[in-house]
Amino acid sequence: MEMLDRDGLTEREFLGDYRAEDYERPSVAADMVIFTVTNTEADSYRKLPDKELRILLIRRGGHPFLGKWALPGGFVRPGETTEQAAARELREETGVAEVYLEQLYTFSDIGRDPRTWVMSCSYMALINSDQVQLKAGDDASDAAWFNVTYRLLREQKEHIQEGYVKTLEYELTLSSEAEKLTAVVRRTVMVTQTSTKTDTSIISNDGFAFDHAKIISCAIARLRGKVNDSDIALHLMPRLFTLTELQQVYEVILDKELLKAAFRRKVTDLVVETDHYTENAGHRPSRLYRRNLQYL
Amino acid sequence: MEMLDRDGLTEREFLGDYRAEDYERPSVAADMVIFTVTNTEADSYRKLPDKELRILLIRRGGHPFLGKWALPGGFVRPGETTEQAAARELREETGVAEVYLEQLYTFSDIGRDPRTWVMSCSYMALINSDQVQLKAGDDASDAAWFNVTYRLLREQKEHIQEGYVKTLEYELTLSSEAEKLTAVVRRTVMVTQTSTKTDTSIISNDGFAFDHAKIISCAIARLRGKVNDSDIALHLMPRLFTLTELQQVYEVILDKELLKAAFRRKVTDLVVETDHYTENAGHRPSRLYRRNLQYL
DNA sequence: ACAATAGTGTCTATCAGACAGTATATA
DNA sequence: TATATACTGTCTGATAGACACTATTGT
Repeated sequence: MEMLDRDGLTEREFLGDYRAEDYERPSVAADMVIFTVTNTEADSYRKLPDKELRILLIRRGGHPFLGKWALPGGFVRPGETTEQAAARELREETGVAEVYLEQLYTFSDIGRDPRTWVMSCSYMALINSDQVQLKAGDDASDAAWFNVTYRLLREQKEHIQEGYVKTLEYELTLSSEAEKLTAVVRRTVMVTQTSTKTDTSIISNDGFAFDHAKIISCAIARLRGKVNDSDIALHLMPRLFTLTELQQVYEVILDKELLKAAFRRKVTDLVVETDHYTENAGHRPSRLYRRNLQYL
Repeated sequence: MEMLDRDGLTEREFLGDYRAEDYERPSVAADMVIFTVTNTEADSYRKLPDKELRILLIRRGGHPFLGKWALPGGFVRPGETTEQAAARELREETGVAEVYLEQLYTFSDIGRDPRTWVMSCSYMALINSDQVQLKAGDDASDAAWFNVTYRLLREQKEHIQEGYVKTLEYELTLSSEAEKLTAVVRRTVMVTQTSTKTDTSIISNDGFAFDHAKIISCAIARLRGKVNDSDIALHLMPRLFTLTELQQVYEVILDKELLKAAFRRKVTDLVVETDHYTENAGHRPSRLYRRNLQYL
């Protein structure tokens, strides 16, 4: 009992006749915001090193945006999912396979790629410094880790008919040893009685390729949003870590200082204590913890 | 000072030479999970009506999945964003323009559409019963509102080398006056020391076209997740509503009973009281509230 | 001894869960 | 007056913020 459509075709017949080329199609790229945390140099033998949140960028070697910095990524190929494409790019760029990978958002603004119609399905990856093999930045100068800063610059609220428009402007700064990129991203939230519309646009852009400043700001927002109610930050930690290190990672993600006692209470369920301690630190040793896999 | 690439081309020359047709491209569809809340019939003149969470589905009039029920949606056209495509579909199907619209996830599993390579960029829309003009379901029987149930059926945890695999199976049931669709969606979370991978797959599917059962379950999960820490549910309310009605909407979304006193404390900042009251209810009148736009 | 960090105890304010109690229009 | 809902008060336990206090190593 085959079902027939309006033209009297079975599904098999219909699929045989189907011509995919009749419709214009976009290219779809998978772009990745790869986060990691690294230590800075310690000032003295006693002081602990600070943590920095870093993102991997690749310098464009061809048009468009020649010389600008772009997220690792590439076109999704036939026969693979966007996630597989993202994982493939990640492996190619960093040599890392086992990581936390999360789809962020699909960007499809017209003209975001001057070549042709390209959408970007963006992903966020969290890797710990143990895993990174410095594959980026050693063989060529076309890839580099950038230190991230993301701060609210301006906040504005305008009242309109039956609602209001709120405008938030964030400054995104990425700095490597050699370069410093800056962009300002404006998030506009229009609230009316029945709808809430959010629009994100790049106000200024110094050094980023495509709309990648927007994608990065989306990733940071997601990371900040999830840090407090998941164990996501633990993917940025090495196998063994101190609670102070974990707190530093939270602080560098949230760009905010946290109280030690409260922080320790909060994360007790996310970690498991080990019998190992730090050594030769110039002060009291610290117990080492590992991620509690039983969480949730 | 034009920059030249490896082939000595300026950006203008490069773009002129760029041949988009060299690469195979996917089609991209924008599919929408449109939620609304409706009243059921009241048992007696005294009793308040119950609330039901509903989703709009469209019966497939052609191959593939002829006769099955699909989410409203369609291919993204050149010159429009996925969001514009979603908004266009929403307008076409329901006549509604001003609504809450949120991108959910981009599904790209191979073979999810038997015709050709198609990704689905999915959106969630929340509209209130005031806005719905019954445009769906009146002119033809090809669109209908389905009552939603989404319940955890089975939960399993398996311990593996350096981690565990957690399996959650949810039963999704959509019922209209005429039909009842059921699917079981399995969410597998694999947790290891360095990674957390989540996979969602359809275990059984009775009546849904494509992978739309998966998209719907993603939408419900998102809705449930956001209800408690945003004013998102207020987009499902008419202009004026009672706090009991709002509570019913929370309850039907979360599939859980809530305590009245605690609920009222929780939502006080999300609403503004008016001087209007319900009338002829067969019992004490209730104060009517409206959404507090100043929230956040 | 001292610098620097490790780690704990506890007070307080806030908030959700729980439940009982009072209030009020309409058939 | 009975019914069903509207709405409030308050006890409790859990939790976050705040801050002070003790503990311990390496030089």
